[in-house]
Amino acid sequence: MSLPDKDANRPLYAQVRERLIDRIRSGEWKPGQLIANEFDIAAEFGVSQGTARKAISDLASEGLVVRRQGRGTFVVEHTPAHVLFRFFNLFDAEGAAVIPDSRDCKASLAAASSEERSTLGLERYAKVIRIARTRTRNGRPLMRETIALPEALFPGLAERQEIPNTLYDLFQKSYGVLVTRTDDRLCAVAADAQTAATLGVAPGTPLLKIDRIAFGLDDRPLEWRVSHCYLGDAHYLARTR
Amino acid sequence: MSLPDKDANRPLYAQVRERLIDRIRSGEWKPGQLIANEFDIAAEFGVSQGTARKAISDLASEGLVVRRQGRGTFVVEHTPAHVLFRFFNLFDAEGAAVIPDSRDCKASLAAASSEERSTLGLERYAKVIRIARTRTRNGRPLMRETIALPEALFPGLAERQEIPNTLYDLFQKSYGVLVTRTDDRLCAVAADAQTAATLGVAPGTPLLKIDRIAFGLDDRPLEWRVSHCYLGDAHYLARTR
DNA sequence: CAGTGGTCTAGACCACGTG
DNA sequence: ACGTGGTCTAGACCACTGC
Repeated sequence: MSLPDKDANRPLYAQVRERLIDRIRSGEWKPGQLIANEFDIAAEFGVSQGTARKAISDLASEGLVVRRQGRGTFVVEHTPAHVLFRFFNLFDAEGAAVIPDSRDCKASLAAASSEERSTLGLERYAKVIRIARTRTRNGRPLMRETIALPEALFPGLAERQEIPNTLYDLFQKSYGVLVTRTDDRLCAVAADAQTAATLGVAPGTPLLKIDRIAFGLDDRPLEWRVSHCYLGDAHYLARTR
Repeated sequence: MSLPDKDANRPLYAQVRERLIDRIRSGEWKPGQLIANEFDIAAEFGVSQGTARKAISDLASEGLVVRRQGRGTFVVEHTPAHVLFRFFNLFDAEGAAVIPDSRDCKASLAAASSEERSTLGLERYAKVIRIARTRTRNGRPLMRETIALPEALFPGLAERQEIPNTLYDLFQKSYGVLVTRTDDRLCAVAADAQTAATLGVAPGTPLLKIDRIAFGLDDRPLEWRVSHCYLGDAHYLARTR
């Protein structure tokens, strides 16, 4: 196999990179799996090992694969621990990660609202799966979360008996959907009556609202998640660079 | 000139990279300045152009230099616009950057509190410059900000008549200090009486508190900044790649 | 036009993990 | 011992910029 001539003006390493992404997206290379080595990829596409190396290195810096010297290159896997490390940004006063549990999790299927359609980039009449849950820390309510997912991407998810704590792990293992990046919009809001009751605080208590959109391999929205958090001594950490 | 033999076991490109950082830190290469090209750097350190290239590319991906094809490689410059783009994370409902002004800016010199010492990594009896200011958007108060800076890094700053709006620009232009990354800790708090009065809101109004530590080239803290924001329809955007 | 960074090659050897 | 990724070299040509 070799590269098509059509993209002749684009760098070879970029073309190789996209072909490798296709393999991950199609499931030919599954999460956690060892992929072909640099020399085999180079030979297959008819480029030098250095060019194949750059393609793979770019994927590694994008977080799609993990390179391990002496062992090989592996498709990134969303183990619960990995998700927590990568996309979970809550830490306590000592700087330790806050790891929440889930409670009272409910899922349902519904026609997407106009807001859901525009946020998730859906067509009219598209359906969404809505999940609402309370997340706890040491048994105390930490946040109230509502999640909207395109039904087309996650068929049958609403009917599952058990919704796991680490959703991104489920997305990948059961639906082959990889979360590659997230945009979190943060602001402070006053707790409304219902949220206050759920979290066990007085109405009007300041809460951190996290409005997240998660994106997949093709950079299209996969999930819209709104969390209202009563953090106590914890905080959300945003690192720039 | 060539590399010392002592670091013989560390990669050449890493050694070259650090020597280049030294030049930026020492002021030999100033912000905005064109640095030597790949071939000259390679010749100077006795490595191949590819190795010099990797050292420079690493600096570029760290954001310390900017490469411009056909022109050369330049040390990053903290123009007001650049700082706003890079370290300012507030956006309005339409996704446009919120650009605040400063008002009622006051600076003073004081002995560092124990909290300031531990946050900024200072010795006992070290002095800090404290800055307090109100930041506005379209003439309305947006946030109240208090800033602590090690006096050793910014001598005489407290005595300046004018404190500019974009501090990181001043740090670099007047003190040769480059901010390379920031850690923001975010939480929601209720406005106390004084902050509420300053921001023109009712006491108890939920505010977004941003507790930031800014780091320099050597990864040591340069600034501790705490902002209390009444954002209105705006939000803080945190992107996770 | 000359000079820069960007891409690409075809080799070489090293460091690491596993059998 | 073997295969992997990691480093390094010495060349080549292309694309862009400014004079």
